[in-house]
Amino acid sequence: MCGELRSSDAGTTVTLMGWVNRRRDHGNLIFLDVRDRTGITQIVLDKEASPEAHAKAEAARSEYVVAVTGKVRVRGQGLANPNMVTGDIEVVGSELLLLNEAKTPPFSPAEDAIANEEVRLKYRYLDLRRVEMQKNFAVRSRVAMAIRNFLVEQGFLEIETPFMTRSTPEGARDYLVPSRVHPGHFYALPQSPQIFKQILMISGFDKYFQIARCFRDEDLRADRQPEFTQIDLEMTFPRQETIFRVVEGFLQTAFKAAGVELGNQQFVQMTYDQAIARYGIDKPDMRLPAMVDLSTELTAELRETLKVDPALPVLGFTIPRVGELSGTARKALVNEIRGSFGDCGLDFLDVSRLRTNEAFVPLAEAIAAKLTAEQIVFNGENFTTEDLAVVITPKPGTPAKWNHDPQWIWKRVGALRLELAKKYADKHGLFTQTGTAADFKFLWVTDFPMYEWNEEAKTWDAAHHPFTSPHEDDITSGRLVNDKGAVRALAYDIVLNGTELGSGSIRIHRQDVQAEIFRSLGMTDEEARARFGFFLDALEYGTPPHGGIALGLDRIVMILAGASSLREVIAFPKTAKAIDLMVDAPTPVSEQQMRELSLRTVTRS
RNA sequence: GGGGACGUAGCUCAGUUGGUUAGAGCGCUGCCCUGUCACGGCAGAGGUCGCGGGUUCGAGCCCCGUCGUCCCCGCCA
Repeated sequence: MCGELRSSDAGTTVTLMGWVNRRRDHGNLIFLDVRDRTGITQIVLDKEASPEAHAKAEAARSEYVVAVTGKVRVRGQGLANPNMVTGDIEVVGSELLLLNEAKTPPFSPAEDAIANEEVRLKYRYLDLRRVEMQKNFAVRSRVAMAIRNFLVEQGFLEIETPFMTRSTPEGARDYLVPSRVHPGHFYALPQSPQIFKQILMISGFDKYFQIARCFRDEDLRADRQPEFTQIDLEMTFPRQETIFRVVEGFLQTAFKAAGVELGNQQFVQMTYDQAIARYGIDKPDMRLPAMVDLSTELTAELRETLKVDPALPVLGFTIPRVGELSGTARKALVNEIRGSFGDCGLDFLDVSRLRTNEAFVPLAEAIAAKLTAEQIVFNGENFTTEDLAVVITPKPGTPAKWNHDPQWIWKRVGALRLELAKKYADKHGLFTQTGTAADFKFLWVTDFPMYEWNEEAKTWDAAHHPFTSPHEDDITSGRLVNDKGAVRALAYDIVLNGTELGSGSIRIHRQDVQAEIFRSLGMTDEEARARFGFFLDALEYGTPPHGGIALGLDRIVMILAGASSLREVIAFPKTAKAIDLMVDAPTPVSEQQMRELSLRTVTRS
C-alpha cells in the first residue's frame, strides 16, 4: 500500500490505489502524491516515457481516486525526501487510471491547518481522511481489540444486552423509543447495562464483559457525548482489589497496544475524603502537586492582622515550572483570583509580598517550606521562584453555605488549581506528552459516600447508583439510618490525568439490604417493587456476591491520542446540542409515522 | 436552564475612530514550466460581512433580537 514501499522494493512493479493528496505539475513532468490509510507515496509521470498516463495526470485533481501502475525506483542523489517514510523511493507511473473524480473539497484532508468543527462534522468523510484521524481510529481499534483479548484470556465471557429496554427514572434522562404495538408505551435506550449485568451474575455467568454502547440524554461536554462506549464488566465473589487487578491488567495491555509501555507503574489509591482534602475534587489530576493546609503556620495574632478566619483551612498549592511572572502578569492574576472569589469570602495571600514586610518574613518562610515539602514529594523538586505559589485564605464571617459543607472551600480552591494549571499548561510543560508512561498518572479513588444530600428535594439520593453496597460496618453500626452522610459505599473510580475513566462498585446481593437501601432513599416498598420488582425477585433466587466496573473506551482513546475532545475519537459524533451535522439528525418525522406510534407533538410554553 | 468566546471569499484569518470600490495567505480556474515534495511563474474568478430589526447622511464596525459552532457551570444514579 501507499505507506509501505521502501528502497528494498526497488525494481518491482506495483499498483497503488488511493487518493491524490497533492499534484505538482512541472509541464512535461508531473508528481502525484497518492494517499491511502497507510501513508503517501510519490508517483512520477514523464510525458516522454508514458504520454497517456501523463495526460491523465494533467486532469487529476485533489482527492481524485486513482490507480497507478509502475516501477519502484530509488530516488536519485539529493532527491530523497527525509520527511516522508517513503521518501527514499518513488513509483515511475506507466499506467494511470482515474477511478473517480472529486469535487473540490471544502477543505483539504492534506492540509495541516484544520477547518472549523462545523465544516469538519458536516463533511466528516473528508475530515476522517486526515492522517491524524486515521491514526486515532487505528489506535481505537487496537485498544479495543487488546482489551477484548485480555478479558477473554482471563475467562470473561462477552455477552450482549438489549438496546431497547425499560426506562429507569433514576440517574440520567433516558432516550425513549415509542412502541408501535403498545400505544403510549416506550422502551428506553440503556444508560448502561447495569441491571442486566447483575442479572447475568445471578444467572451464573461468573465473569461477564461487553464493549457496550450507552445512551444518556444530558447536556454535552468535550468529554461527554450522548452515546458513548463503555467497557463493561462484572464478576462474582470479587473484593475491590480483584476488580482493580483486572482493570490494571487490561489497561497495561491496552496502552501497550497503543505503543505506551506502562511497565509496573503504580496505580495509586486514595479515599474520596483524601482526594477532596488534598485535591478538592473526586478525580484528582496527579500530574500536579496536591494542596496543603497552611492554617497551622498562622498564629492567632497573624490571623488577626491578616484577617483570616481561624476556623477554616488556609489552602496553598503550587503550579511547578510556570516560570517567573512579570509584575503585570502577577497583578492581573491576583485580580483575576480575587475577582472570582470576591463573592464568597476567599482572598489571595501573596507570599512574595509577605517577604517585603519584616513581620511576615517568618510566615512566608514557613509557607514556602511547606510548599517545598509537597513539591519534593511530588516530583523531587524544590519550590523556587520558577513555580507559581497560590495561597487562599478565608475571611472571617464567611458565607453561611460553608457551615453546612466544610468541603466547599477545598472544592473551590481545587477548581482554581486546575484552572491555573490549564492556563499555564504550555509554560510549565507538565501536560506535554512525551509518549512515555510518565504522561499517564492513574489513580483509584475509593470509599465514595453512599448518599448525597439533595438540597432542592430535601432528600438523600444515591451518589453512585442504588445497587451499590455500603461498607459492612456502616450497615451493622446503624449509620444507614442515623447518619446517612457518613455512610461509605464500596464504590470506586479509576482516574487518569484528572479524567474519570470508569466507575464501579461491589453490589448489594441480599434482597433485604437492597430493600433497606431503597427505603433509605425515600422509596416505599411499593414504589421499589413498581420500578425494580423484577430485579428484587431475581435477588431472591440465590444471588452470589458480585461487583464490577465500567470504563469509558472513548475517554481512554482520547487521552492516548492526546486529543482534548471525544469528537476526535468518535467517527460520527454529535455537536454540543446533540445534533449530527452530517446526516442532519434529529429531524421531524412524517404524520404517518407519528400516527403509527400514536404520537402527537405539542408546543411547550 | 445560566455564563463566556467566536461567526467576513471554499478554508484560515486581517479589517483602524462608523466614511469612497471589503483585503491577505491557502485553495480554485486558465496558460507556462523535466526533479518537485507546502514546487515555481503569469493571469483570473470568487463576498447576502450568519440572519432579522434599529440608530445614523452613512454600519462588517454601534444597539436589540435571533440562529449556529465551541468552552464552562448546572445536569451526567
